[in-house]
Amino acid sequence: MGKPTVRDIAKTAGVSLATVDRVLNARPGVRQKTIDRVNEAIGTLGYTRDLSAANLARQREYNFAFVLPEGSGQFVDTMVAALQEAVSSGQAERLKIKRFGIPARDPHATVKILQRIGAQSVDGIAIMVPESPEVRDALLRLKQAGTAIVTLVSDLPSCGRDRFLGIDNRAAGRTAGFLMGRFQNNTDGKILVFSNSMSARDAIERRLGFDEVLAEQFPRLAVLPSLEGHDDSDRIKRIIRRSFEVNPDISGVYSIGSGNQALLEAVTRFRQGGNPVVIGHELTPIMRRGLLDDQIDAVITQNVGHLVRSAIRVLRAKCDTANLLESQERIRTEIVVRENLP
Amino acid sequence: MGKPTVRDIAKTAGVSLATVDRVLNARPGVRQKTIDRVNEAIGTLGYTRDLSAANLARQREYNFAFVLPEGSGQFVDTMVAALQEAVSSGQAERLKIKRFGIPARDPHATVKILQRIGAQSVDGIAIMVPESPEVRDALLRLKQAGTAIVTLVSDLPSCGRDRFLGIDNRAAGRTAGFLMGRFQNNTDGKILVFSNSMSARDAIERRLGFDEVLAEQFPRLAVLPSLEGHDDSDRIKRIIRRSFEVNPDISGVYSIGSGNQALLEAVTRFRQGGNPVVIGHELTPIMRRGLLDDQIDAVITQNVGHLVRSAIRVLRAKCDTANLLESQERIRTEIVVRENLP
DNA sequence: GCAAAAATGAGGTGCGTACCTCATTTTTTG
DNA sequence: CAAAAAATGAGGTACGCACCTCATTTTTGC
Repeated sequence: MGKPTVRDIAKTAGVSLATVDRVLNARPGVRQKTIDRVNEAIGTLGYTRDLSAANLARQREYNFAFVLPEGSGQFVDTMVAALQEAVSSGQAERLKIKRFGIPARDPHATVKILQRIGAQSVDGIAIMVPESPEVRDALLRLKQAGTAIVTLVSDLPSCGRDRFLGIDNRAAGRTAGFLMGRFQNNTDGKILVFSNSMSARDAIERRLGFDEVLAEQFPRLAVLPSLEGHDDSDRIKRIIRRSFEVNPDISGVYSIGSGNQALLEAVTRFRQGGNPVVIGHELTPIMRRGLLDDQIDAVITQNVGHLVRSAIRVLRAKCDTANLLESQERIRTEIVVRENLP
Repeated sequence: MGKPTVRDIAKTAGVSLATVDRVLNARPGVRQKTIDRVNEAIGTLGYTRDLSAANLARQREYNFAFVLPEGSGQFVDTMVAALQEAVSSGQAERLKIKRFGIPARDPHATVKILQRIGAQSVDGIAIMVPESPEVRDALLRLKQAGTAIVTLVSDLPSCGRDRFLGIDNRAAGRTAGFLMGRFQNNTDGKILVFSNSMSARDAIERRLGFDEVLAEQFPRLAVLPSLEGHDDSDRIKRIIRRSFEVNPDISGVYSIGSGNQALLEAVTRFRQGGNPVVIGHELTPIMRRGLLDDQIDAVITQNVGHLVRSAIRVLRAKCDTANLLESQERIRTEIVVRENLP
């Protein structure tokens, strides 16, 4: 005998198909006693709804929205590419995904877009956005209306999201710190920290982890105060140059945000024979080039393809109230060096 | 209008449903001219078969066999665990997976099991096995009979497999070598290489990559000839001890095969303050402990959960002659240190 | 105990596809 | 050109489930 079907449940529970259907789909008009009887039958038979048959019958369409910052560098671009790949490859059965770009650092515009999304019948939202109270409230409202929500890359606390998908940024910072220490054995030196992060939260957590590890395990390395780039190439080059002039004993550079061309160029000018050690985040094309050209020593990253697919799986599971394979949805903190470049 | 269905094809091609069906399922009795017409309609409409409806109608059951070595250490155990997790989590719709254990280093027994598998109606095989001509031939026969085949972890050349799933072992060796070099800056030293690998091919490729990188980038490190463990704890401890006595300037230990308790214990005895640097492969429980307890510095590994799920996806796609998302099936060479332990 | 209300049963339809049969049309062949 | 062979059409059933209607039974409240 194959998998039990609704018919088997009906027989075992001694009720009709209609009643089984009422129980399964939480329709009204069934006595508690009967509900229990049906559920018992489900339990003993080990029935599981055939999801593909159910979706077929239901003409199910999942409407998901991906809300991502706009024009904020290569990292988001790679996410968009991964999203398109996932959609176009036909992996996405019965799936309609719309992408919404939000201007960086504009909570108000974000809220507007979320309201527009709420007006349409969207089943799930994957969102990557800096935290702000307005956005949090807008998401809470959407959640209340029954929309599934996952936050990407950078978490939004207490917005009611079903799940956060991304790496543990403190662990990522610790990993960066660990490599920074190990790549320069037992030497004294100063570490230049450069931050150009979209979201304050990420940067803070990474910095925290980085400092922790250096303090614990590599006390001979001193971490300088963060330099802020503010997306201004000239400014970046200038402040990096000044920092190297003031601190000739810089032995490491840590880029907290995602890859940045100007930073890389500026630092490369001062780098000789692998010194200072350069470590950054997110394997964007720039960073990839940097690894290949020996301008960077290591990149701490997350697999954006995995991230996007995971978001889709999680949202879908939430809509179906199905359960998912937890271990598949954990986003790993990956270390990429020249030799294991994917 | 939603996705086009067979009905739409019939209408546009000006044929009946039956003919569309004949073309779609490659049944005989259709003129080439008609076939072309139908295919053209499929092309212009952008029709794609609804896989879940098709599987429902067909009462499709995928019968897959996983052939894994038996009693050969924790690495295989973690694979088995991942397999069970994937199966039991219900991810595996319409999927029947049988696991076959093969005695290590016994091609004859392996062939017998493959023949047994061939006798049953198995749609796909995922196999992890050392290479040997007998096994290769047995697989070729199965392939000829229409079975989908993927090789896991260690590839089997020219056995007709549809795909190899696992890391590039040369790249893995290079990565190990790179870290070995970077973790001991500019010091002279000897590297002890320990091999306990199930499959000769893996070990050779890793060793090759390891040596390459050390020769290219870290000429001050000298690599000693491989020591062979042969799964004998006492022997392992003895030869490790002797090696350290003969070479007091060992500054690194590279374990080519998957984790090994005896090796770790033997080496730990000679390790002080992170010296010698210890690097190994495969994140088994032993290696995890080793990282946490500061007995190991880095582990080069592959995600076995991903490996198993990927194998299932690939086999399924082959059976359906569906296409899959290539980037999802690439197994990455991961670096795990204490701080990014998953 | 009787009417109203609630619960349940019986049965149908459709989702998109696979697979089957049998009648009818078209093409091929001697 | 007729007979045989090949191609095509028409139509049905099934898969497992969702969703619907309407009749029938059971329970509840007074």
